[in-house]
Amino acid sequence: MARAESSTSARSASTPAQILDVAERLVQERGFNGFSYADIASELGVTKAALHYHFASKADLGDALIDRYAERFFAALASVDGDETDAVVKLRAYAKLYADVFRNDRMCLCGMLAADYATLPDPMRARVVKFFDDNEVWLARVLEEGRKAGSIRFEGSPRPVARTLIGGLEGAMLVARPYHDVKRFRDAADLLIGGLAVER
Amino acid sequence: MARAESSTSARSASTPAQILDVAERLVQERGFNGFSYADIASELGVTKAALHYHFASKADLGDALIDRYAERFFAALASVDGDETDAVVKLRAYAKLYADVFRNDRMCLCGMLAADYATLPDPMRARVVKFFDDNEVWLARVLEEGRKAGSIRFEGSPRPVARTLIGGLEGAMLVARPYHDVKRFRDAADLLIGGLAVER
DNA sequence: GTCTATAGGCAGATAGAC
DNA sequence: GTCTATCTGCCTATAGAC
Repeated sequence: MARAESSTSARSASTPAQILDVAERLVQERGFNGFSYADIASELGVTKAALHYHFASKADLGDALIDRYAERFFAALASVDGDETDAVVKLRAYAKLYADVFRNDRMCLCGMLAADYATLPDPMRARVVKFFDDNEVWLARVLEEGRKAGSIRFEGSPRPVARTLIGGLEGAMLVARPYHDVKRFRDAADLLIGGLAVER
Repeated sequence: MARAESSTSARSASTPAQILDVAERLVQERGFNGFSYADIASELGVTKAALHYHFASKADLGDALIDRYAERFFAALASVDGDETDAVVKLRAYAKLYADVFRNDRMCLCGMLAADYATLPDPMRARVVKFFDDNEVWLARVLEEGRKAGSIRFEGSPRPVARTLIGGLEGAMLVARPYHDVKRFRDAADLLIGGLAVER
């Protein structure tokens, strides 16, 4: 499938995409209040005014960041659903998505924005909440599938379990990041998921 | 024990303490990059210059914030050690410390600063890491006590379990805060600790 | 689409009077 | 200890040329 967004061939990514790439990394590393348009501009070798042409306000940029991040994240979850059948394997694949983010000293974008939540404009807040809600729905379904198949064991509704998993993984990233140690994250993920898997 | 820090009796808290109170709340709600000296000054009805007299730089203020928070936190843990003997009860008391923070829509101070970690001056970074290290030591000891007493069950070293608990509780606060729902936090805490308690 | 130039405001911080 | 006044620098954002 050929995409023709520019006249030049074999070119680099479009400017908006480049801006989003840099901004995404800055938010994940430093938080929404820890970077500026000047940071993005200097890194890309353009001026701040150029950024404002593509994203009029920082709030608009924030909206676009979450939208793209969520799109990619749930596309990855759809892939997991297509590739795997066992619920425990799906959960481990879910945790690996987080681990891949952590590997470059980044927080989950929405985990970071959850910390900044009190300072965010309303449209960004709504998107952050939706991200967690959608994660909860996906996890709750997988948990229920696993329970029916006999590979996962838990009591009551899958919802609180799903929420505990999300919080547990987000928190594992949060606390492990100062140590620059992937093993810290992976150990926590293994214990969280291992506690649900039926012993075989 | 009479404390005479001022000549007036029945007075309100000292200015430094008031500053720390307001700053602590602002950091826990908004993050270290989400508030300014002007915010504290207007809330206390003083000028920014007055704040700089007590805490020359924002970095100094940050150091003092963590020191006081850690002091109080580990004093509370010492109380738990004095009041309780059962390890599971101690763990639930530990989680309650977090729940009490969450009840006012606040993050744990050091959990919030872990999100801001990449932007913090070195002295603050060292203090944040020490806070988590000390938490891990306390939890690992309680976990080991519980295992010996037969009230707690887990495999291998208590260290990864302690880390998973810290991350799980910090993350539960992080993700539950946008929902303003203490039950979300408590459910997660119960599942995390309940997974370790030996069924009776 | 990207630039120069600039506006208008707020940040952290200091000097010196009281 | 707290104030007024001020500095310097950075922030988000806009106008208008190219």
